[in-house]
This record gives sequence, C-alpha cells and structure tokens, in this order.
Amino acid sequence: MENSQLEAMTTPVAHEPINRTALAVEITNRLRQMILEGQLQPGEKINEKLLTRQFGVSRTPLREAMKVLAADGLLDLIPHRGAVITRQSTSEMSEVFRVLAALESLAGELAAEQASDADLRNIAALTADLRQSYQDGDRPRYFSINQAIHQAILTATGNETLIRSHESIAFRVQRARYQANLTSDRWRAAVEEHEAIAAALHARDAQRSGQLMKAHLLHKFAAINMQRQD
Amino acid sequence: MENSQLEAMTTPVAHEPINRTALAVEITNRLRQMILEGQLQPGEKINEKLLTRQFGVSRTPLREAMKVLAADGLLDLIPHRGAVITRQSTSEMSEVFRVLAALESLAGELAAEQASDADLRNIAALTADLRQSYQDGDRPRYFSINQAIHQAILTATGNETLIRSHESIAFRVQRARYQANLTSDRWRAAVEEHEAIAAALHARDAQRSGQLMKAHLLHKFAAINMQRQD
DNA sequence: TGACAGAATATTGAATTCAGAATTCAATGC
DNA sequence: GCATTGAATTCTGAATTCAATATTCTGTCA
Repeated sequence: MENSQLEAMTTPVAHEPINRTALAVEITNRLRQMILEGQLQPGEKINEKLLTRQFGVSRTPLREAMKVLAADGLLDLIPHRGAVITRQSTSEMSEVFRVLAALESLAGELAAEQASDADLRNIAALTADLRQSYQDGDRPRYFSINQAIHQAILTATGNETLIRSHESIAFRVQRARYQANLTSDRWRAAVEEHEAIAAALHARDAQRSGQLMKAHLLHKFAAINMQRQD
Repeated sequence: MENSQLEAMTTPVAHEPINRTALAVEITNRLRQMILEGQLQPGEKINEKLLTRQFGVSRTPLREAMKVLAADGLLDLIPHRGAVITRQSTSEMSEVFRVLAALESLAGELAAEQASDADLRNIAALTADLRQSYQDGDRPRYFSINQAIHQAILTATGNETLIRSHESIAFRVQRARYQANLTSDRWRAAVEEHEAIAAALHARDAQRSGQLMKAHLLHKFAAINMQRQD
C-alpha cells in the first residue's frame, strides 16, 4: 500500500525507539485494538489484573488507557465497579453513522478543494486496487484498501481537527464483527460508489463529492443494519 | 503524615471538598474549565506539582485527567517533557469551525425531523429571549441564551453521539468565545439568523434548517476571525 | 568573557502500596 | 429450604515510592 506519505508525516524527529514511546499510549492502542478486533466483547468487563499480566505492565498505564478509551466512548466506567466494553445497539450505530456521514461528507468537500494532485492520484490508484481486490474476492485486502481510501481522503483535507474527531468516532463502528458480512450486491455497489467518489474528486466537484461520501456512508450503514436483523 | 497541615498552608484558597467517588472525573472537569476560562494560557506548560497542591490531590488523578484532555485535543503531551496547553492559531480555528459547522448543520437537520413540539416551543421561546437580550444590550445574557439555544437544538436531535462529539470540539473554540467581542452589525445579523433557524425548525424543514445552521457557524467564525486581525 | 562538561536538582513515567468500596460466601435465624 | 447479616476476600481509586530522563547549576578551560 502507498503509505510513504503517511509515514513521512509521522516522523518529526529521528529518535524514539518505539519501545520507549510512552507506555500508556502503547497500552491505549493495544487495548483499543483488542476491542476493535473483538478480543474483548461488548458488555464484557475489563479484568485489570489479567490485562496487566498480558501486557506486562502495572495498573497505572492500563488505567490511564482505560480513562482515554472511556472518553472515546469505547468503554463505560462504572464508579467502584470497573469498566465494561460499551454495547452497540442498532440505534447507537445509527447515531454514529449519521455523524460519520456528516464528517465524511465534509471530508469529501474539503478534499475536492484542498487535495494535491498527488493526493488525487494516490486515491485513484487505491480505488483501482479496491476494484481489483473485489474482482479477486479478497475480503481482507478489500477492507484494508477501503480503510486506506477513507483515510487518504481525510488526510487530503489537511484538516487535523476533522481527522482526529473522525477517527475517534469511526473507531466505534470499526469493530471486526461488522466487517464479517458483506453481501455480493453491497460489495459491488460499494466499489462503484468509491469510483464515483474518486471521479468527483478528480473533477474537483466539492458538492458532489460531499454528497457521494454521505450517501456512501449511509448505504454502508443500511447494509450492516440489514445483516443485523438476522 | 503531616500533609494535611502542609497543604493547608500552601493552598491559597480553601476549595470545596472534592467528591471522592469521582476524583479523576472531577479533576478532568476542573482542569478543562481552567483551560477554557484562560486561567491556563495556550502554550503554557502544565505544572503538575502546583496543580496537585491547588486541587489537593496526588499526581495520579491529575495525570489521568491530563491524558483525557490530551485525547480531547486541549493538551499536547510531549514525552518526558510534560504537557502544554494547545495553541489556537487562526488556521486551527478555521479547521474547528468547519467541523463544527458540519456537526451543527447535521443537528439542524436532525432537530427538524426529531424534535418534539415542546422542544420547538422551548427553542422559539429562547430565540425570543435572545432578541430581547440584544435589544437590552445585555451581552452576558445574550451569550448565555445563545449557548442555550445551540444546546437545545443539539439535545432535540436525541443523538447522544452527536452531542458528545460536538461538545468535545466546541470546547476548543469556547476559549476564543470568552474573549470575542461582538460588533453591533454582527450582533443584529446573528439574532436574525437565529430567528430564521427557529422558523425553519418550526416548519420542520430539515434541509433549510441544516443549511442555516451551517451558514450561521461560518458567519460566526468570520466575525471572530475579523476581530483577531486587529 | 563564554562555551562546555559534569554534577546536582527537578520533573516525568510507571510500579507499588495503601485505603476504601464492592462482592463473595458462610453462618444464623426464620 | 430461603433470606439476611456480617466477616473475608477481591477489586477499585488514589497516594506514595522508585527509576529514568530532562533541566539547571557550577566550575573549568580556552
């Protein structure tokens, strides 16, 4: 994948052997990952003792991570009773997707205005890869590229605030179990939507790009929601 | 130990007792308030020792609060070098307002669809109060009602996710709002915009309501931005 | 004087300890 | 048998301690 741009951005100074970077941040990311990947199930209680053993750290950084994830809405902190992974009802999912659609719509608008030509070429290339992965029936690769495209559009806006707030909300619907199901119809439609978005961006049509992004997100929600009815 | 005596001596003012059951949350809120009110200036470094004395707590809950506020974008954590209050450049303000405008636009749409009749009556009443405060030239009251209206519209959407993410972003420009003055022209225009929004909500015109909210926010930013040029 | 090395000090990050609240579980009475 | 009480245990929240890093201070030498 074309990560060279991203990597360049995240390297301000040379030092920092990864292991040394703030333990609490590392724990926050790993714990978040565990939740997103479904290793920790919604409704499940966090076992501090177990996790500190797994991570090989004390409770202090773990608890800091928990506070952060709670602020992000991934955990519910119950006073004197611990933390539980937040449950996601369909209505909450609907809430999240409305907000996400608004943010990605804005991203579409801003990207059409602000993206560099290189950004657009990158997005176009990724979109071609996306179709290829669809034609190959390679789901893991498809999801990975799909995420990379959304990320690339966000990044191309140059709006750090948008990127960050999108990230903190998107986390909540990126849990692994939602990716498992993708009907063949929806898959094809999603690829076409992405191609339309790439075209709108190429044409620098902010309004259309924004509308397409919004629709894309709402369709995605509709598809997931459909599955969940089973 | 003798800590209580020491604290009593070194603590400038007698603070109200802190709710022990939610100390970390309490500290998070107080620290956030201090940043928003400008008691801690952008660019300023957090002095842990001083703050723990002021709050009468140990470093543990304070540091947890710092982590949360950093995740919210109010602080920058620099490894082994402490935390500094994030600066607000005009370009960052611009970023924030774009995002805020997108979120409030969504709030306008959703409120037009979802608000109860009681919600709408409440918003209409507040809008009338807003005009009154404008005619009275009562700025503090105007700001207070203005904020109440935005809050009421958000609340009327019933979308908790929207409310929370709006809140965390709005925090960041409330710092500017404390200082922001209001020209007489902008003041009148703002009142009229609010009346138009209330009318669109009353008509349950989601699209129009959303558009008006977006425009209102962007106008507000333009006004603040104008001031800052001086 | 001013630049530098290295010691002294202060600050940060994380582990450990301590206090208090919640949960478990056994004993008692009905 | 079942509910209730209260001690034992476990867990959570916060303070304290300890280790690592950064900063300041001081003395030396050019």
